[in-house]
Amino acid sequence: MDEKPHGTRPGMADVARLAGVSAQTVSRTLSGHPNVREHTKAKVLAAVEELGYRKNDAARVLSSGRSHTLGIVVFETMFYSRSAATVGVETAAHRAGYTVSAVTVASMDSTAIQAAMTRLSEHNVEGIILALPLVQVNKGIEDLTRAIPTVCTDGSRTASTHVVTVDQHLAGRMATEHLLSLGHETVWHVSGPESWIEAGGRTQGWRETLEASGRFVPPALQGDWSPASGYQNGLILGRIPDVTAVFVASDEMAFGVIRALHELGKRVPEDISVIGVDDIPLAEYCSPSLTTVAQPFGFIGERAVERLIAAIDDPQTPAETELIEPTLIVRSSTGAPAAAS
Amino acid sequence: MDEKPHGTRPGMADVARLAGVSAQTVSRTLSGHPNVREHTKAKVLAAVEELGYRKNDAARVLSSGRSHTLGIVVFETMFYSRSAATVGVETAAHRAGYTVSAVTVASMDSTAIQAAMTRLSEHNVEGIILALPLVQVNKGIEDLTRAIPTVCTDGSRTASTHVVTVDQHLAGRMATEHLLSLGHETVWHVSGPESWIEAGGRTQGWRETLEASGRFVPPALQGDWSPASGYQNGLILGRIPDVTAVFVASDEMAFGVIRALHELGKRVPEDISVIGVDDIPLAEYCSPSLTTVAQPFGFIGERAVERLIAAIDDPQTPAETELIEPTLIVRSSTGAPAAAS
DNA sequence: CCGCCAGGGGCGCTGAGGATA
DNA sequence: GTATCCTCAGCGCCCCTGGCG
Repeated sequence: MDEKPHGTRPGMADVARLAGVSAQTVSRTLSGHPNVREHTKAKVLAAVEELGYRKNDAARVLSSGRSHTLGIVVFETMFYSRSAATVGVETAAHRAGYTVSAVTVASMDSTAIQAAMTRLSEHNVEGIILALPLVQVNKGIEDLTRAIPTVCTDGSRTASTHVVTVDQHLAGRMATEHLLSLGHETVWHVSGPESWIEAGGRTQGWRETLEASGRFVPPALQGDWSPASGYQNGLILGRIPDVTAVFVASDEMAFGVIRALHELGKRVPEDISVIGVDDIPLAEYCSPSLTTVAQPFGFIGERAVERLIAAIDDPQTPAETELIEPTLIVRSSTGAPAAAS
Repeated sequence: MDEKPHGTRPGMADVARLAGVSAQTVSRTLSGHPNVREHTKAKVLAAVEELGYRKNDAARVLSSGRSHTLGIVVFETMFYSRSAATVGVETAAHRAGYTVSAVTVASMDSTAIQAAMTRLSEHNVEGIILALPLVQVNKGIEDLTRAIPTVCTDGSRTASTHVVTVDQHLAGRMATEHLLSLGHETVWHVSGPESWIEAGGRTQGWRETLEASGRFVPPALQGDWSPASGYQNGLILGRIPDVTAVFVASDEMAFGVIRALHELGKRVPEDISVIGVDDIPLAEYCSPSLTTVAQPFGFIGERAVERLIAAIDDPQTPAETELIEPTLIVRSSTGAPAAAS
């Protein structure tokens, strides 16, 4: 009469009963503890198999106090960098025995970010990766970063967040120097949204490089990372006679720019050179193939996870900023300017 | 002396004590239950605020038996369709009050998929979305799909999985008919990996359309979704004099094909027309802009989640297959063939 | 009698100590 | 003493019952 109702998921007690051991022993064999005889282990495993037992994470987390889960907050966008970052984090975390739980945020104001972090903390994550810029930090976020180890993969930070990020300033410099070294008088720029610290870094690197070599610094145009916004800005740039080189803050916008230039009858790179940032998979295969500053997304994810786990293991770990160097990849969208008329 | 150790997260009991009510009352106000006086509610909320209390999901799940979490299994790839599908599911789930937990799988054999589903079930997900083809189904997967409502967004299925998928057969037909209607004698094809049911459907739609109108059916070339594989196949196609139209199973491969054709001195669409599938963000902005068969990823995610939740609410819901129609988007990579020599 | 709240029991698992060889 | 196993007491929360106005 004390039949389990149909469809109920078997628990550890059921396994224990079938194997003729205590629940504790089942727990130990399942978590690879020592001090369990081979024979016993076999019996337990057989019972698990027969019952189709699957462990209950909620119970495990509640009881042990550890979730072995990392949280990641990403900005809702379909663009390459988003998924690249997530994938990098996921594989690194998985390798370290952690699961990652992602929450997407639709806007970047502090309330939304705080809500996302709270959700993650309710899920008992042991650490959080912020894959977006922390534009404004409110008290709630401040508290959360104090309570839970946090690493940011954008330049921004609070007092207690660790940072692992690409040196965007350097990226801007590399792109600009590449163009200058090709013989261009100056370099124009299409930036990302100003709320992104990443975008700001690139713009700054570009401007300072230009200033350092005494060139004219053109006004920066601004896009929103989308190909469409690149296209719009390309329509403007293509109408300015002086323009011979453009540094675009992302590959996707760069293709938009190129497209607009084509429509205006400008050739790339013969008339105008264009360089992007990211090195998306298509960068090599669109026409012309795109010269770009590659960001090592996988490596960033890896380092971010490593740092986060270190901070989890020892909360005293001091919060530092780690800068990763990007790589220039020269393809065929950049070249020397046409001989002056 | 019975001080809480520093750094310990406050529990509901702490809140209750501070507010001078029982833990039960805290629970009720927090889950929006009726039968709590305004005044009491306010006291509780104040205490929550002061303590920085965040609810503990593990405990809630364990105790209530409900996790309000959906699981999704995706194939590890950086390509567009992957993230598009995930985003669609995430937003739809979120709107319905569910969280989604994703697990990435590196290979598509049944063992890997079973492992992924098991992990999800250990996380107590209430339903699972399989965003990959179920090539081979073993007993473990069979059991899991029986125990947990499952919907597949690829054509494949077990006896108890629901299916929401794009009509790939139709996609293949639409692409082929478009090319034929432009006046091409026949259409060549670069397919996806044969293990993907999606790829198979497109290929089949292409072949049958050709057969139906009595055209020559060229041998299908095969890629692996990557731009590089498209490029390789393009290098082959561009050397075959007869080729005037190519149906490529994904946009990313299509750009690879176009690139190769350019290198071989062929113009697109003047010499050869190329059509892709997916409608990635860049399709409109690369040169030439790509004619393609768009897949409504967002809508798929939405429908998949709806169906899944219906199945969770009523496990008796019969498993059906829902086919979603793709859309032809004509841009500038396809055109009429050059007048016969 | 109904609206509001407190208390006990238990979800499935693990950590600590004791018992048995 | 050492290897193996078991009993016991919670983890933080929600459901149920019942008492108080």
